[in-house]
Amino acid sequence: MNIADLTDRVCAECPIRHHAVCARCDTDEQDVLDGMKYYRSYESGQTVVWSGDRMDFVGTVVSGIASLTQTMEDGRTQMVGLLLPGDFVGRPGREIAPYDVVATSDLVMCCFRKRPFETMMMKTPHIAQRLLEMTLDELDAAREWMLLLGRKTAREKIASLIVIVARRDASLQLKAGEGPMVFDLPLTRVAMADYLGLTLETVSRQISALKKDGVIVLEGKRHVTIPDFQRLLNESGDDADGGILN
Amino acid sequence: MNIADLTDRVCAECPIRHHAVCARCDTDEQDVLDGMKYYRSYESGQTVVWSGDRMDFVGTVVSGIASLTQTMEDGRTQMVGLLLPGDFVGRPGREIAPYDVVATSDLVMCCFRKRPFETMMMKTPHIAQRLLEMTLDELDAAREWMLLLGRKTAREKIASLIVIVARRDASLQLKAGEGPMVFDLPLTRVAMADYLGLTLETVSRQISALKKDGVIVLEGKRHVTIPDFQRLLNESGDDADGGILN
DNA sequence: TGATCACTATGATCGAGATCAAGAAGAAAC
DNA sequence: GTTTCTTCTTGATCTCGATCATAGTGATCA
Repeated sequence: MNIADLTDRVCAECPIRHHAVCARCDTDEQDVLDGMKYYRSYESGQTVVWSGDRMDFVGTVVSGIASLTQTMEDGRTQMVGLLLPGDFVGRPGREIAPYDVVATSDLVMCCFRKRPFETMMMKTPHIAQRLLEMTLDELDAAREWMLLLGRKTAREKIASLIVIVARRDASLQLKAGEGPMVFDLPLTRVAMADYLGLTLETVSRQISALKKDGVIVLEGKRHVTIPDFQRLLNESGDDADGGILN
Repeated sequence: MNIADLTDRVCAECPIRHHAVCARCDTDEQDVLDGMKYYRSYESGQTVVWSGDRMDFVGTVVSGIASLTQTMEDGRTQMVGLLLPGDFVGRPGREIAPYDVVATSDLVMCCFRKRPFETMMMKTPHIAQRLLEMTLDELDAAREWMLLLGRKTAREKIASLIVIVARRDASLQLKAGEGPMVFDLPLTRVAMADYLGLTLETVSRQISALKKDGVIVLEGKRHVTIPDFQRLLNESGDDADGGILN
């Protein structure tokens, strides 16, 4: 799927239609949004928004991956969010962006100018409701990440990240069948380090260790096979039975 | 102010009326909530909600402090949220509590049964709007905490925590006047350690170090004086000019 | 066909914070 | 006043992950 395919699309054909902030909208509401939206594309590595800058639009990731990053004056950086297709960027009511938003892969976003979107949101409870739901989910994810950052070992951190990527990939693939899980890591070692609160050397070493111990199988630098998902889960330090909350 | 003072109160006299989830409600809406609400009191140390249990109510902290805590099987624990007066507990639409909620001091909460509150929320955009706003603020706080947990040194972590407590205390006191800031730490050393992703020994050592260096003045174990707030801010690793986002 | 560059792996060493171990300081109990 | 908790402090030592250093890999480009 290339960008041209995405950027002339109507909402009805949008791949993330049912996961995004517009998921609850009825057809009338959808039509209004359809007329307001516009697409923006970014290349891998490009900065979408700079921390501290005015942000005059909000938007949804349509394809690709973006990351939210905080940086200290001396250069220490911490990724504080990973934005996948369907995720929302921007905060209604806020003028200034609090984090850098960076395209971690080639990225397409469906955008709205901020003011019109805010007005629309006031008149459309479906949007506000869905945004609340999504924000609560993000808050849960952030809190799970706090446990990881505060208390997990380097090995557990890596295992946890691989679990998350594997789960996400499995949820996109229709075949929920058995057999080993196979996917690509969407992040460089540096990005993983920034996400996990580690250095890239430690990330590299722990990935090598998990590989040596047979927890994961690596082809090249990115392509991963999980022969035994339960084994990986145990390494992640999370509850063995990944109890689903709801 | 004792509990009896609080638990027979009408909303109009509520101390957190303008900061809580009901802040945007007009008088009619407020009257409905007034009829639905009931108070619960907890002693310091009591668990309000156990992770994994059903949660059949939602509520707002009226007075005291509560904490959200995650625990791993082997006992490692990480605090993932600090709930101050005005903060909301519980997630509309969710049955099972994802974290332990523990009263860190004596605590009074203003509660609603979950179902009626959810129904009310659907009919009252003011509540949903305010809840969205509060959730977005919490998400920002969580992300700032991720930077702390992932990248800050022990000394910076302690300084950051003291900054937060000092700011909160200053915002409650009317006198915005100059002079040294004086307040009590609302957390034990263990609770600080759980919040900061440290051990209690490291917390104790770093507090002693900040004291020795004159960054803080300690009377007893809890009572703190900040002779030079800017100095403390520098120690926290945050931007020297605490630029306000909005 | 190298040359260059971005990314990754791995070895050697260091150091911040964890862990283990006493003991001190209050506060409550008797 | 002594005992008994709980909470906190401080010292000694150890360890995991950071830091410093070097080299390998593979893609792109001239």
